[in-house]
Amino acid sequence: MSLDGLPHHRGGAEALARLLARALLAGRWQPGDAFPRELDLCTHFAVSRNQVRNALASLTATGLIERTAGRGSRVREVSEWHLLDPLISDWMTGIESLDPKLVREIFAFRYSAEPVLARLAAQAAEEADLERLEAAFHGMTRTAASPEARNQHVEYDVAFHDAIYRASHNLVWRQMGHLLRPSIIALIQGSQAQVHRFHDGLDDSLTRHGRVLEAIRRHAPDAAERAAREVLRRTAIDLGIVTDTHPVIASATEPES
Amino acid sequence: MSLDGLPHHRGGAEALARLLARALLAGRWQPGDAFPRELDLCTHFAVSRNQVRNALASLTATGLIERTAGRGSRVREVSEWHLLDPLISDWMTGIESLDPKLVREIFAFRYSAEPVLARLAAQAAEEADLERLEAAFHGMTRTAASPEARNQHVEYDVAFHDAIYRASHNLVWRQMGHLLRPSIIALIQGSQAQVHRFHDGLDDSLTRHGRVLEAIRRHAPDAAERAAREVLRRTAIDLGIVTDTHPVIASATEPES
DNA sequence: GCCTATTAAATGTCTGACATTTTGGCAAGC
DNA sequence: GCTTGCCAAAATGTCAGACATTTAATAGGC
Repeated sequence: MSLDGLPHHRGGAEALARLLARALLAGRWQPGDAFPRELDLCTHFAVSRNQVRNALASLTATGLIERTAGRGSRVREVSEWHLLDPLISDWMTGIESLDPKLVREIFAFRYSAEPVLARLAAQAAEEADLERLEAAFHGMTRTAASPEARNQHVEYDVAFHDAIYRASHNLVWRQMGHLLRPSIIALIQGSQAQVHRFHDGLDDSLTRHGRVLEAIRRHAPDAAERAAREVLRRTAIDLGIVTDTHPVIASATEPES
Repeated sequence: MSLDGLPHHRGGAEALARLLARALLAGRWQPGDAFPRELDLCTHFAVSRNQVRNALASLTATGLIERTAGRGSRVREVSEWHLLDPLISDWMTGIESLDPKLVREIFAFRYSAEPVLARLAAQAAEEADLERLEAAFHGMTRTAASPEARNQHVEYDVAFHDAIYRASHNLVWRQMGHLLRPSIIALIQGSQAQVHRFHDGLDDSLTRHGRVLEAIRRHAPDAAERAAREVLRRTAIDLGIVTDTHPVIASATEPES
């Protein structure tokens, strides 16, 4: 596989790794293909072998490629990629068209996890957490009216969810929030792409977010859990995953013995 | 901070990284402390600067340390560690003295997440999942009697939890299960280190696991959620995080308005 | 035809020198 | 006395070249 078409780059090994990684994520090479040799990369990008080796080390660390002495470098199967690795999350930022199947998977995770997370936040939130939440919510209400401030609105929305992850005061949950951040951005952008949200849906979304904030401020775990589930239900509607009348996500009904 | 007490090592940069990482995870240095310089590491371990640099590159990639030209290397805050990185998961395997603070954090996550996970598993489990669960549970009961089969018992216990993660049939949860696997091993080993477990605690643990399996087989989400919480309560007791009479983990009681 | 020794190619490793960044000290000047 | 500027020391970052090791292919001998 040649290197034709790849742009030149500025900066050190990190920039080179990012460039190559995005080419891989975009499908420039297929799994199993041979990856260019070190020396070819050196000449093509006009960098030292050290830079190339550092960049390739990042690619192997994230499971994108596999290197063996004497044989060369090969692209690994997609299932082997460490999709939750912070490096990959970073490289993914700015990629718009996510796989719909992936969207459903990630949303299903959030739908099961974030209500519990909101419960934790209601139990553990401190003053600084409440301030972050309120700042984000205030920003959301401010930018809700004007459709031209859509990007800002998304940012505040993401900040709101991130603040909940942080308010849990648990290391692992915070990591999850960090790792899922790009996916959450994609989900929110996808949900806002629906036109009908800008007529009546946005107000509804705002009130549901507000109820979460209020429950966390009151330190009411049960209420926070319910409110968070309502927020995600709204998102599901906007994403087209469920309709108001026909929920696809399994409900709480249960066939006890 | 000196290097006294650290064992020598065999093998390449990976082994050195593992050694240093385990020392970090065990709390040998505090966040903010200065990490030994490259040349000191070279002389102490009698390896080339290349090996040291490769090892330190892994430590920075996982967020354990932070390096700046001219200033040296410093230990980062625990909240900055990429606890879900496969490398860290790998380094955690077989570690005996995990930082107690870290144990609490990971356990707190599992205590909040796995009940919901069990609920998902009860909804989505298929035949293959049930077979995995039953095989693991059967192995646990078989190896429970003889204390010399402790390692096998741990393996079956881990397999049981892993099977639950898989049964959720969600991509993100499965990745979580894979990443948390070493931590779960460490937690289980830690819980079994308590002597009293081998008198009456082990039977109790077995019955609680059995209730989870039964609920999942009946596709009863609520029961599965309750049963999973009971399993973790047992683990908490064995870990010494809570006592039977004085739970430290926040309960479900709630001061609604 | 099969096994083996050789060779070529690619990644891995070592070494020494040099570059860059940070920090602290020291001294001149206001 | 305080600031400013410069220089030197220390630590990490980078480079270039040679060499080692692994892998795969290939030619040769039986």
